[in-house]
Amino acid sequence: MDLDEIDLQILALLQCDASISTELVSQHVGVSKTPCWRRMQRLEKLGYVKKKVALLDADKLDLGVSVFVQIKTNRHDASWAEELTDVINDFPEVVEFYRMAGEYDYLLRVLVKDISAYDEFYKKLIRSTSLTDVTSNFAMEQIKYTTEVPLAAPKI
Amino acid sequence: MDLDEIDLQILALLQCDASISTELVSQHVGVSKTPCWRRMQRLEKLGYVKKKVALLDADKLDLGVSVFVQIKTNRHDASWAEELTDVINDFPEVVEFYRMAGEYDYLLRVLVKDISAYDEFYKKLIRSTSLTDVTSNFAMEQIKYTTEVPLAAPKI
DNA sequence: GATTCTATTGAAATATTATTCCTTTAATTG
DNA sequence: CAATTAAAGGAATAATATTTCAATAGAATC
Repeated sequence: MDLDEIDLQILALLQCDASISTELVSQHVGVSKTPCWRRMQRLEKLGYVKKKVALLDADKLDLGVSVFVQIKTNRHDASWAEELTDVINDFPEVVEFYRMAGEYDYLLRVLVKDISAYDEFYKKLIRSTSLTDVTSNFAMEQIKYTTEVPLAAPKI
Repeated sequence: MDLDEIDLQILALLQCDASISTELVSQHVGVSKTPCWRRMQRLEKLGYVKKKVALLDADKLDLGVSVFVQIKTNRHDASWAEELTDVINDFPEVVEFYRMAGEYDYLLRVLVKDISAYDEFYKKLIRSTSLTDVTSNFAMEQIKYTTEVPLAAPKI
């Protein structure tokens, strides 16, 4: 990891607010504009910053329901896994997708308007591929959601 | 929802790439710079755009392991819920936190370096508050992760 | 149906911020 | 200690965001 303390500080600032100006970043981290800007460029180039995005208010856009879907399968070959990945990537409702250790094989987070929209999704999903066991868990409330990764922050 | 088609297009662009210039956005959606800029301002002001952030590469930063933690409790009063929220909000490792319907009461996604880092977190957590039942599910691989909400996209 | 009023648009002007260029400083090695 | 290299900072330039204002379109009233 070829990052020094200043780089980490820059990353911490940017993952909190990507619209901050180079000048302000430079003041926070204690180097002048040009070297600060070069560091920011480098962090993007090396892929530490993957992208800059706007986070939308899902509730306001009537997408208030997260459903966690646990999936079991009896197909454990690579080609099936690839097929499933392709299927899932075609669903914009699926915002997270993990291969799990333990009890079940995959976990999805599906973001929908309401229960009936989830049912629509569910029917599309089981039509798209063959799954052994699908369990749906509904979230009533999103209490915390952050895209900030926990950088080893020496909070004094 | 006081948004027209153009607003939705703007939101779709920004949640994909927040560093796009106003000029490019205006060309995509077919209005000129100034009204496009005013729409963007309005979307922030009304809270449709909550914030703009940089998404970091968690793997490169050695934070490759997501753990989903299911929590059950026998305390179902409001004050305990509030206490739990406060406790959780103090853990930067917890990147998502939901109150669930059904089997278990809460679900966390915890982002850590490795299993031993998770164990550290786990010990801190159970020391911080009293929980009836805690089940940890490890993700082996993050196959999909997006912050983009599924805007009713008529993908033709 | 003409006319006024209002709200929205877009082109141009201005201000801010990003980016480049070049000199200076600091650090490292022979 | 001089020579070389790498990184830093200041000043100039380019790009972009923001404001201003004149022009247009739409709605409402007479």
